[in-house]
Amino acid sequence: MTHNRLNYIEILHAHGYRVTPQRLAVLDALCAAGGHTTSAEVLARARALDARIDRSTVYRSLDVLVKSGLALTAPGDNAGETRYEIVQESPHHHLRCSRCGTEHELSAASAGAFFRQVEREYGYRLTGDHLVLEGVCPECQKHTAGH
Amino acid sequence: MTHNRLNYIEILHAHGYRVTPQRLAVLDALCAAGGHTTSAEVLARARALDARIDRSTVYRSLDVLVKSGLALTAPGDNAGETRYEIVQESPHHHLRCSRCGTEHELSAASAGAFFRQVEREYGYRLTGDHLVLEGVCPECQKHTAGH
DNA sequence: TCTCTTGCTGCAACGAGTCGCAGGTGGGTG
DNA sequence: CACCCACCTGCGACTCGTTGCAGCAAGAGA
Repeated sequence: MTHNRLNYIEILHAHGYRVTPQRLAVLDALCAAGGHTTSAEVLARARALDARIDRSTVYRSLDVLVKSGLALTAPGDNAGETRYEIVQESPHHHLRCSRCGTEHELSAASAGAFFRQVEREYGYRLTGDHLVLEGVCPECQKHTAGH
Repeated sequence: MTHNRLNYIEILHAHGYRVTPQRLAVLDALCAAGGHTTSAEVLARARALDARIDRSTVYRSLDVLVKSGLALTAPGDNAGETRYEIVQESPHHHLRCSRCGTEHELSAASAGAFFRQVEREYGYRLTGDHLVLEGVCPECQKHTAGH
């Protein structure tokens, strides 16, 4: 387990949320998974920790974690699927390979210049701080060089 | 109606798809909506044109249009919702305001430099050609300047 | 125009995610 | 430590999107 539970408890309290065994189970499940995880996997892991936990509770808990800033959401492979990720120290985005499914981190610095330019040009203040770019990774490009 | 139906029919044939009343209804629904539309709205508009059309047929038709290159998909507001858009002449991305829901087009040129930099830096070949950035539009920033 | 084949449609059933409700529980107060 | 209330949980029902299947129709060929 890489997270400091006390810290999370304080954060939940600070946002006016109660700390319940179910929420801790979801939190542990999310941490244990590491990186991007589907809600289905979170559900399975949470059930392993507490067999009686309900689907709807897991979804609501994930929502609470996101609202508290403890977790991030990102669109999944099959449009219509949400993935979750425990927050980390350094903000970052993701590159996902559409062939092999591998994910690579993309430093926020790389996107920063682009974001600032868009904000300047269009007057928007960008809040979507978790971008997922789709593409083909270097490895897969090698394997299908013929195409 | 802004689309040239004959053109669409040829494109569907060229991709080996049949042209059916249901598919034309979905196509008309998508064109009538203009811009990004939720699948729920496409379904409603298609039903207005053909009351007997089935949900599954609408989803399958949208899939056919996307595979034919006649429509584009983009992630929706609530992660886990797909939005559809009829293709246009000039490729572009979108800025969406998380407060009022308004959408603005973002020229592909703006993102081009960022995409090329990421490709150079990480070796990826980016294929996700339809980006949606979340933020707060200038209007909404004015109205909530106090916050 | 008629026939025939293949792909399309509507239906029904299913899984994922959401919501309203009644009862349970966290945690603040005395 | 006990009480109490607001929030949370589990349950059940619902919606949205997907899939398998049997029958139908687009459109190619004669």
